Amino acid sequence: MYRSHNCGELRASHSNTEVTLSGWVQGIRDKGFMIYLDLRDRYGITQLYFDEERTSKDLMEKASKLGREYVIQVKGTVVERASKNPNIPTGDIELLVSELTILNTSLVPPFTIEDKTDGGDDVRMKYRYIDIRRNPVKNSLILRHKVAQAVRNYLSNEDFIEVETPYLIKSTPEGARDFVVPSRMNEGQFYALPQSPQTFKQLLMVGGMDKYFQIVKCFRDEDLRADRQPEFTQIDCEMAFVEQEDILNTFEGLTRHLLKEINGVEVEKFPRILYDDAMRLYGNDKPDIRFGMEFGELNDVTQHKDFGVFNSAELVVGIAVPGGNKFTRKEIDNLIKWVKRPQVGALGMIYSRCNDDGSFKSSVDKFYDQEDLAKWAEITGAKAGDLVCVLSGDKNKVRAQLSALRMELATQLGLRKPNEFAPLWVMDFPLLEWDEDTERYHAMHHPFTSPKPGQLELLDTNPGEVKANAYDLVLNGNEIGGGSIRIHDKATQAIMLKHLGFSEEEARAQFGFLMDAFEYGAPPHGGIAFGLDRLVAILGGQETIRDFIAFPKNNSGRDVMIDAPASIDDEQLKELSLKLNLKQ
RNA sequence: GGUCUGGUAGUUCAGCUGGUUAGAAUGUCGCCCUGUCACGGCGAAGGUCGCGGGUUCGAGUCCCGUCCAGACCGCCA
Repeated sequence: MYRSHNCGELRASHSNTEVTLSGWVQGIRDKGFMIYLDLRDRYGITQLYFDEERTSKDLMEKASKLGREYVIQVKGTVVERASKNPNIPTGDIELLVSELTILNTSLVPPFTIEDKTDGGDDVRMKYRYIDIRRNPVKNSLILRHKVAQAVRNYLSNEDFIEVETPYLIKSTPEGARDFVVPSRMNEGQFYALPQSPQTFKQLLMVGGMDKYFQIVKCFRDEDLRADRQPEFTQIDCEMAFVEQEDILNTFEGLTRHLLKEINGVEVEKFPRILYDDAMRLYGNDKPDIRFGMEFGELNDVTQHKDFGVFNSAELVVGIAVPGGNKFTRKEIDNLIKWVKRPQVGALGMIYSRCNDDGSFKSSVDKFYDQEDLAKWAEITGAKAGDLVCVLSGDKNKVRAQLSALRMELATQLGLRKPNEFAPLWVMDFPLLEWDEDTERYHAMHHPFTSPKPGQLELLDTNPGEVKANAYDLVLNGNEIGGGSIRIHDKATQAIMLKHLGFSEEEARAQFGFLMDAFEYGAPPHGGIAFGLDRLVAILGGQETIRDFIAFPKNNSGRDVMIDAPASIDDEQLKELSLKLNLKQ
C-alpha cells in the first residue's frame, strides 16, 4: 500500500493517527535542527516534519538530501502544528515522519511548480508532464472533466444516446483541409480524418437514432490560433423530428445547465440576433455583448459636407467609447496607429471628443459643426465624457475594422470581464458565401444546411441573398457552437450541390452514400456542435485553449514534447507505396 | 502565404545614441540557523548573447539572411 491518505485530506481530527503518504517533494525548508518538507499530490500539500529530538540521525540525513520533485513515500504520525498555516486546508497539522522511502529521484525541473511559474510556454510545452503538476493546468483539466461529465449527464437525461463514429473516413472537397492517412492495404488510396462527424450523424438520424450526441475529436489541417488546434474536441449533437426552435431550446438548456453547474451563474433567456443585424451593429458574426458600444451608421449625418473621405465611402460608422474623452492626444494617436496596422487595415480614424459641458471637439472641426457632431454622439449613443471613433470605407471592410477596434478598446478598458457571461444566438446566416479565389459560391456552414423555407428559388437568381436555417451560439465574443436544420431529401440536396459547383458525377462520388440514404426514409433533422475546448476555456475565464488540453500542439502544429510530426523511414514509405517529392 | 513582437545564466528578464571583465531576480550547490510555510543569513558555481554573414578600430547593441517561439491577417464548410 503506497498511501493510506492523500496529501489534501488530513485535518486536526486525524491527530495521533499513523498514516502513509506518497507524493512529490514540492519544497524543503531545512533549518538544520529541523526540516520541513512540503509533500504534494493531486489533492493538496501536506507538511512533513523531521527534528533532531524525535527523528533518527539517518533519517535526518536522508531527508536533507532529497531534491525537488523526488517521489517519496512516508510513514508517520499526524500531529497538530505548533504554528498553523491558515492558507492551506491541511495547515493545522503536519506529519512527524518515522519512515522515508525514495520511490524515484528527479532531476531539477526546468521551471518551478508554482501557480505563477517562471517557465515560458516553450519550456512548459516541452515538459508538459511537469506542467500538469501545476495547479492552473491541473485545475483546467479537472474543469474540462467536469464540463464533459455535466454534458453527458444532461444529454443522457434528455434521452440522447452517445454513439461513436469512425475516424478513418473519406476526404471531401468542401471545407477545411483534411488530414490524410495512407492505406497500406489499398495501395494509393487514403483515408481522411473527420473535420466533424457531420454526415455520420445525419446517417444516424436516418438510422432512427433520434437524439444523438458524441464528445469527439475532429481534425482540420489549417493554420492555428490561440483558440484553434489541429485536433480539437466537439460536443456533436443531432436530433430528428425537430424544427430550429426545438434545437435552440434544447441546447440553450444545456448551456444554461453548464453555466449553473460549473460557474454558478444563472442566465436569462438567451437573446437572439439576426446575422445581418449582428454585422450591422457589431461588424462581427460573433459579437461580445457584455458591453455596449454598438455601431452607429453615420452616412446621413456626415455626407452632407465637403469631407471627401466620408463622401466617397460606402459606409461611415462609429462607436462611442465610454469614458474615452479622458484619452490623451497620444493615446488617441496610438489608437489611430493601431487601426492602421496591416492586420486591421484602416486608412485612418476620425474622432470626436464629447466634453463634459456638452460641446464637442473633433479631428474634423474644419468640416463639421457642433450640430453635426451632436448627431454623431446621438447615433452612436455617446454621452458626455465619451469618445466617438469613426471609420469609413467599403462596407464589409470597415465593419471588420471597427469591430477589431471595438474589441481592442473593450480589452484595454477592462470591459471583457471573464466572470461575466453573455450568451447569444446568432440566426439566419447566409447559405452561401462568395469565394474570391475560386470565383464561386461555397457553403457558409456546410453543404447539408437547408435554406430558409421558400428561398430555394432565390438560389438561381440571387444566391448570395439566400438565408439558411443556421445558427451559432456565441459566448463572450466566441463562437462556441454552430448548427443548422439539414436538408433531408435527395432533390434539394442535389440542387445545393449543383449550386456549389459539383457536377452530377462528382456529387455522386462524394456524397452518393448520403443521397442514397435520403431515399430510404430520412426524417427531418438538424443539430449543433459545440467546441468543447473553447467552451471549457471560456467557462474557465480564458481565451487560450491550450491549458485546457492535456497535450496541446504549438503555433506551427508541432508537439514539441514528442517532437511530432516527424519523418518516417523508407521501409514504412515503401510499405505504403509512397514516394516523397519535397520542395527544394 | 503575409504582418508584428520576441530569442542574453537552468528559468524569467534588464542591458541607453556601438566602447573596460555582460547584470538582477529566482533556481542550483556549500556552510549556518529550534516553528518554517515565497523561511532567513553568508558564500559559490553558472553565458557559443538563437544561427550565418556583413559594416566598424570595436557588435549583445547597427544592417542582411536564416531558424525558432508567440499574437494577428489570410485560411478555419
